Amino acid sequence: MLDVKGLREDAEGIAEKLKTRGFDLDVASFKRLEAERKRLQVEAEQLQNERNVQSKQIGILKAEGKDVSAVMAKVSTLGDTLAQLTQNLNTILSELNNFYACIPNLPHESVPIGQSEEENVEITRVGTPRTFHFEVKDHVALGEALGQMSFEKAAKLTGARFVVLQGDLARLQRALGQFMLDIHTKEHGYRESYVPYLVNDASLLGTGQLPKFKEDLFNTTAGYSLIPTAEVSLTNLMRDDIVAEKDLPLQWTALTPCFRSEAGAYGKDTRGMIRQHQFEKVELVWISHPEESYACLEKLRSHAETILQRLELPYRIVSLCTGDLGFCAAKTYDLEVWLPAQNTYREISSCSNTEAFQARRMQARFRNSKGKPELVHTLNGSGLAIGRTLVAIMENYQDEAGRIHIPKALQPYMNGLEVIA
RNA sequence: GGAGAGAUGGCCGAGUGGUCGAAGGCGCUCCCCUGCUAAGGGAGUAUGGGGUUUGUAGCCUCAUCGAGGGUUCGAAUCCCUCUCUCUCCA
Repeated sequence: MLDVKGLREDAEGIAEKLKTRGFDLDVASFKRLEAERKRLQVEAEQLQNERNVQSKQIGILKAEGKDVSAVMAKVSTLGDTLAQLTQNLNTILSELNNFYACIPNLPHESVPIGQSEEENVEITRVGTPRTFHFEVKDHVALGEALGQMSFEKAAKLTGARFVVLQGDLARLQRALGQFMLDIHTKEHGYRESYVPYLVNDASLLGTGQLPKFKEDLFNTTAGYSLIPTAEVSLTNLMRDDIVAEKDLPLQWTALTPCFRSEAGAYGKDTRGMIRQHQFEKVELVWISHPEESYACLEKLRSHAETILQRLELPYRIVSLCTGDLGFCAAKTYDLEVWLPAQNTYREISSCSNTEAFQARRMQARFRNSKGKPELVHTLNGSGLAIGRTLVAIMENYQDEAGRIHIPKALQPYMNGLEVIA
């Protein structure tokens, strides 16, 4: 959520900035709602004040044993007017709240202006894609030939966009999770966390999945939703909390499955493990001091990069342009790994600073040097998406015989195994 | 699944219809005294919103005692629903 006061002061200016990310702020209806809100709220509060004062008076008179019928008669008429007013006010307030909840974050000034993915800016490339002297196979062909990956079996169990891994590939997926968690907890200072995979609506509202992106979630009959990312569980740990300034920044990581309905992705990446309804991910979350958050974003990004470097996977870093930013993000770096079979770089991590956008929704704060609560900044990034890392390893480390060589750094996690065959 | 108890400010804990946003204690901050790894005295110490304002200052004001409804001139206190915690039974 944006700062409401800022919006009231300069709706036009904010609308202009939002336009760069393709969002049309309805300034006219906002101003209309806001004027109405102000009128009703002032009036309602005046009446409440009147009622409070008179009621207190009744208490005092009664204590003195005096007659109160005159005052009571006077106050009792207030009730109806007040009820009508507050009802109108509540209608306006919930309209306004919904309005606020649907406005995306403002892009940071360093974010390149652009309309779509096409205009994202490549920052750097790391590593050189290997040249193959044979025709490369994609991970589906490789995995099925090994008899360790089956989309057919998964379709039987559930449906499309699921996978079954068995044998060494299943182990590889598990190894990747351990490998990533070990690096982040031992070398990067993250606190390992185990969190619920089902969350309530308040949490989803906090991190911005609701109210706008309900259709991307899997809901349950219990009223909870499956997390689309551990960002939801981890970041909401801070909801309605106030921490000491000296405790910032907080760094949390968790390995969880993620569940996404991929509602808007019909026909996209239908083959293979790139876009699944269920996948594993190691998530990295920072709770930072507002003044530090952009420095933290650089660290967060470098932590995700470390994984790719240790696995010796070629990748590039992209700064998302305004038009491609996620709803909550003020700035986002995507890490894209090289996939030889697709002959392109594909997203494997997305690192974002949401500034105070989520914190404001969640009332996540720290006590500043003046002793006043102040909103923290929240950041999140994948470190990394495990399914896609598995794909990247399979495709980049394949040999002519269709075997998968295990990256050096990962071999200890595979019980010394060097090749999957 | 059944029966019961509970949810109050950073923490503990009073408060069962009226000047209660809430006693007291602990903790914390500041000041005084003391001059020494201690003690004593005093003051302060919730959060969110709105109005006013050049102002994140001040002033005025509304809301909040698990959440949401209700009764009442007036609710932490009474009623209903829900959530969570604990105890006992199965």
